[in-house]
Amino acid sequence: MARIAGSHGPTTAAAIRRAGLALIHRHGYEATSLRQLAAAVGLRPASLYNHFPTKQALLFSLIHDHMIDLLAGTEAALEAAGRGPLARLRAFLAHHLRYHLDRKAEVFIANFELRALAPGNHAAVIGLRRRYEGLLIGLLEEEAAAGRVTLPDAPVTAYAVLAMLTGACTWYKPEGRLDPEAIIALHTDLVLRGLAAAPPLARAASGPE
Amino acid sequence: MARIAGSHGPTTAAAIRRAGLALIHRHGYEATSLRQLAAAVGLRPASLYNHFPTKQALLFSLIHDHMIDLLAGTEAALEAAGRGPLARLRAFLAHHLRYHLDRKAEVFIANFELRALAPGNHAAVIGLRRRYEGLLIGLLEEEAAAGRVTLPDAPVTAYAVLAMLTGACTWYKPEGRLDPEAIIALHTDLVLRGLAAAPPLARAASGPE
DNA sequence: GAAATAAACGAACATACGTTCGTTGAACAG
DNA sequence: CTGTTCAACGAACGTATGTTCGTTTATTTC
Repeated sequence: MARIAGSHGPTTAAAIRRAGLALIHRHGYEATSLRQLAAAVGLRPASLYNHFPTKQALLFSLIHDHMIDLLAGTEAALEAAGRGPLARLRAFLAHHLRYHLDRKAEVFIANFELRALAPGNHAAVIGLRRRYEGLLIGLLEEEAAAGRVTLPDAPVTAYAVLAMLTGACTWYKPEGRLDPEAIIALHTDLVLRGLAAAPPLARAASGPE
Repeated sequence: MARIAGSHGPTTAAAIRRAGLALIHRHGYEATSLRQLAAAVGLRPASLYNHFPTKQALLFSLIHDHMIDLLAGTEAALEAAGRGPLARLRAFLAHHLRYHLDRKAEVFIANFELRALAPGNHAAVIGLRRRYEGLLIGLLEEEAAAGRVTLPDAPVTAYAVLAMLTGACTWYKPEGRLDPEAIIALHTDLVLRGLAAAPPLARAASGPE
């Protein structure tokens, strides 16, 4: 009925984050109760408050940390990429997919639970997300300026590409048929071919659409 | 304090559906209370039960009807399409986007609130969704068999394409810069070029990824 | 016009929620 | 060894939730 032998703050906090991630991923933020969360960590509900001030703060922390990691990882990947044509764009796509397959739960929450964020937290995350989208938009514009890519509209194209890549975290299962590298290759080809500065497609002349 | 003059069952039921759609779209299913919903329609909470047996049944009805409409609309669009190369695939893509831009709320809910469905309802919707994905997978395989498309993996390619197209309903705003037809054209080009049976891309030799 | 049905209501139910509080005993700093 | 901090606890608070019930009056049916 008091402090448990061997209990250690940071360890417990990490366990709460881990369990929170899994529960919110599975059931959603609103549908996840602190009693469930506490039970998953082997605590009483009140004890959670030794580690997080509110449920909302936990959600924000999970999403915010993920965005920071994603941005830092991407910037490092771009840094490490060569200067060749499309090299940085390729690096962006590969990093995005690798990260999204590797950290499905974070990504899923960051995309599906944005609405559950309080206004200030929401704005902060949107800002980070804008910065991330900006990286891709910039890469697309660079390649377009060099004539290596056709780009009717940089932002919308970026949204389309991101939606496609991010979608992978919805259906991907580690035990599935394709391994991550195959999935990365498939998506990269699809995107780069789709963007390629190529003779415009013959428009359909047969159907009504 | 009793039946209101001019009240009409089907009209009220439709109003509940409309308001429920908007509220769930904005706040999510779990975060939408029946008191909010009733207030939006100008009713008391108890009166909702004259029109829907449970909150869950309302959600299921919204999602289920949407899936039925989507399937029926798609089948009609394919029927109406010509037999030319890529004609049916084009028709699928155009219909999917038009529907998704037009009925953002339904689509958003059907994709984001699946977890909130009770197991039986969930299975029913997943079944319909499988059928829908199957249509695209079939089209892709037809085109691949005719040598008009490169297809490393039909299901994963279909998921990628659907994720990209469906993503549009996340960011699309009717008052935005691009009108629906421009968005449809952009996506169609991106997808068809991406799939095109073309000389494989030179793999990057410059970057580490 | 009477009987049956439809569609609203107010009041209340049990339950669950996020959170606060004071307390207790382990871990750690001097 | 002592005093402080840390990390757990049980109990409770106020509020909100989905839903049920019996009642009341408009509308429809015969």
